[in-house]
Amino acid sequence: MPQKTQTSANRRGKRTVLIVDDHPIVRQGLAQLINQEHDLVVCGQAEDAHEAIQAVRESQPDMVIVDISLKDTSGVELIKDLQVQHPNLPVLTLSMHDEAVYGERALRAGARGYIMKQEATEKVVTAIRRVLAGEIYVSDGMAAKMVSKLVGGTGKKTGSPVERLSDRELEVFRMLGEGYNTREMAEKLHLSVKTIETYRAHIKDKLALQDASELLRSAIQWVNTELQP
Amino acid sequence: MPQKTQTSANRRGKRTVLIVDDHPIVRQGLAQLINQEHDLVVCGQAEDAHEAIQAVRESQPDMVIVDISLKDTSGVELIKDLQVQHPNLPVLTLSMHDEAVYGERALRAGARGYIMKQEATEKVVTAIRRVLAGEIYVSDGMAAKMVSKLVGGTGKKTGSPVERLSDRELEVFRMLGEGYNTREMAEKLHLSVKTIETYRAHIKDKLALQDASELLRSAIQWVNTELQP
DNA sequence: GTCCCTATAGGGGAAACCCCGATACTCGGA
DNA sequence: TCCGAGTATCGGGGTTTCCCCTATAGGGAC
Repeated sequence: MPQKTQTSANRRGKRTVLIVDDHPIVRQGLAQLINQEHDLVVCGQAEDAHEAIQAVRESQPDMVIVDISLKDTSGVELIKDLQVQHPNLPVLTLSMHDEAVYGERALRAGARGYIMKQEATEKVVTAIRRVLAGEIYVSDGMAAKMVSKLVGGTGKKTGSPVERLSDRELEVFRMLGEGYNTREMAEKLHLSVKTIETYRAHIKDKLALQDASELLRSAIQWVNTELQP
Repeated sequence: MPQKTQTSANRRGKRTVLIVDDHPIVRQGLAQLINQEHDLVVCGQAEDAHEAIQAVRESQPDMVIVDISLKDTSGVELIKDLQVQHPNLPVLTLSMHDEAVYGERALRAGARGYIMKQEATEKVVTAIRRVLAGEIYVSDGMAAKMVSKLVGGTGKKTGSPVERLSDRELEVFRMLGEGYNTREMAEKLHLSVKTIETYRAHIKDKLALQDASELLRSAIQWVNTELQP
């Protein structure tokens, strides 16, 4: 059951925030952090996606803070749902996971910001204000990464950057995700190991990936999402 | 740097608690929860193992609350260290991970309790009191599981072969799945690259994996299933 | 014709991987 | 009590992979 932690009498002129997190302790810490700001107030809490949808309807918050890993639906799904039902409601994603894994997904789903629980509390408040002001908040590192990804895409947005791979490159990418290593791919495709290495390098460039393990993770993830879209 | 959140003037007759967690928000929530109890007070906070050791020495707490997943060393290693240096200092493990994976390891390392962040705040307070009273606190489900394990003995192979990994090995396995490479893990754990390589070899043996890429895939998959069970 | 993309491949150094072995410490059984 | 098994920690040295640079040849684009 969504709880009201503040009566409307307290909200005079304050911006209202709804907290969605399945850890009571985190909710408590966040609530205290927000309520001690003079112009912010927590108008409700929820611990899963269902409660969250309900709480948004009831308390009409100015923004929502959503944890990525919830119990029932994932936070990403919740963000998508909220986006459909309340397109103008800004969402800040709060997560303990590395932004590299979920950051882009969260933003793609419609979130207006992503911040990790490891961050200092002041940064969390900053993120909240930025999102309330209609801006986007991400860490500097993540912003740089997304920019370079866009630049690499030559401005044209063709959906997933995977589509920019050539046929051979895509083939190598898929086999990577299916678990083949370089030598196995070379044999299977009757090519030199060196050629496969070149393809890997091109894929890394086009997808703006750092090193081999990031490439492999990306490939595995892509293969998995391709199987069940 | 460990912070003192209460002066000793406030501690009159109160039991003191040290909080070790790398998430500022969680520390804040936990501290508030504890400080609003009439007979408990937070005497310090730390965000990694090194700070924790130092803070224990300085603030001499009556008990410590340790998060399992810290930045440098894992919480399990910290618990072992604390156990050696302060055998009578009770430790409560607080974790977002399922108790099935880390609960037994934490207790084996010397913790006197294990509670998940998903639990209601009242349960957290209960756990703190139980541990302070010299008792052991685990969830009912975990208690039942451990009893049946004792009674059932070696009857059946319980769960995945991942449970056969040692603490260090599991740590490396998890970090592998989270995308760290060998060098990064060595730095993060303050170990030699060679040691990490040995752990990888042991993991490969225990899980009967062929080569490095199979190991990496397996680790990625395990981490993903841990996140969304 | 020149430029860019793609497919193919090599050289060479750095890093990772992998099979050995080694030391030290703990803990449970013979 | 000693011994072996398991764990934690590291090194040597050979093999493989990674990664940056370069290169050739064909096909479109302008």
